[in-house]
Amino acid sequence: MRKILHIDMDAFYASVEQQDNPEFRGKPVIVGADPRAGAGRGVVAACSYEARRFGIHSALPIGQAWRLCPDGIYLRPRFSRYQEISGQIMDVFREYTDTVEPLSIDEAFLDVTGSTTLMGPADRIGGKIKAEIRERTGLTASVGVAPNKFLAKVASDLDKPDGFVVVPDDGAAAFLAPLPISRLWGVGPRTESRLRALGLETIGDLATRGRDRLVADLGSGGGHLWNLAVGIDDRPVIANWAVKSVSNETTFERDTRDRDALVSTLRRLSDQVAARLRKKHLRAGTVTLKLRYSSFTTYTRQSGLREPTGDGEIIFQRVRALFDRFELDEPVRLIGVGTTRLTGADGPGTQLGLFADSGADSSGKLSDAMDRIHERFGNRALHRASDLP
DNA sequence: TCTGGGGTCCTAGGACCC
DNA sequence: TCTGGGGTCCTAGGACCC
Repeated sequence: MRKILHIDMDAFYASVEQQDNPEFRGKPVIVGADPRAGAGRGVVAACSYEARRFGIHSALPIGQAWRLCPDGIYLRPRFSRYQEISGQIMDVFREYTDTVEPLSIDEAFLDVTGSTTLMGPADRIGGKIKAEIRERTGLTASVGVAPNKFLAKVASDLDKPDGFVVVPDDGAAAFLAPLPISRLWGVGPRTESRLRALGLETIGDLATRGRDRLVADLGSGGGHLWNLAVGIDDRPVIANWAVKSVSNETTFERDTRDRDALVSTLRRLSDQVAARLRKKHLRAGTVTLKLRYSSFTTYTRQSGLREPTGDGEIIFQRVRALFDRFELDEPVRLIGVGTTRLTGADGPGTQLGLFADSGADSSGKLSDAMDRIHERFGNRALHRASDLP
């Protein structure tokens, strides 16, 4: 039987802010978009448990949060600080096993099956990790210990904050049966209402319905869901996932049909994406434009490159050509630049300048220079002239 | 009171190849 | 004049997660 840990930081961004600013402790802290006295655009990224008592939760529109708690402490996220703390936490994990799979900035799966002979039982390892995180960062984490990933994830979530839940090797069915179907990984609002329409409310109901009927109800995904419902999950903990896409997008303060403004935003986003690709030593084979109108109707258009690139100018030219095909019969709310079909920068197809795409060579030097300047002086140090007001 | 930004995975139709 | 079957890749959209 495997021993899997899921470790999840409690109200991560808000807790970091309370740790760094003692005057915020014990108060409702809301990290996210600027509320602009209720007129702000955007959502809550994270909030303290004090804020949750007002009915605030992550993904809530920031204007609604403002109405629920106008006296709260509203903060813009400081991602680089959160990234720094995240690094400290991941370092703790790696002291107990090499098999660490980060799921996001503040949570990870650990396979400690091989660690137990040297370090003691899995639940004791979980306890030590919690204590170590608290000592190094002052923050609390919630831990789930179980024979597989799904059970460990559900367990860590059950007793938040500062939780610690162990699922015994033979206790999966009893543990899961009373929980609502929304706890199942992959069951969001859509699937939940489909399942409710079938009269299925708890994970136990799903297990009882049986695999075959669930596949008939939901298609092939139903088989996977039934497995989870009875506590079967063979997915391994994978330490080094390859990145599959890199993208940047932005929502405007006010919707706009100003093509020049949109194009210069596309240029900025293209440069951002390209810089991130280069930092990861990747090149992109496909470029995607994303466009969302005022009505929230969203379109994507993609275009394959003849040769993978990490050059902002090449990405921009492609994305601009895609953009030119849109009539803009509505104001635009959001615009984004994405890249996929990623390969290593030294991988096949990147070295030969045989095609027109590979104007990369000369502007590649410009990219390198920009990277070095951003590295030394920060991202605001250098802009393309076309981005200036 | 509208609904961020970063991702992953799945589906389905069409092109294209053998 | 009619028109297979399987595989793979590309594209667009959607569900879901943190």
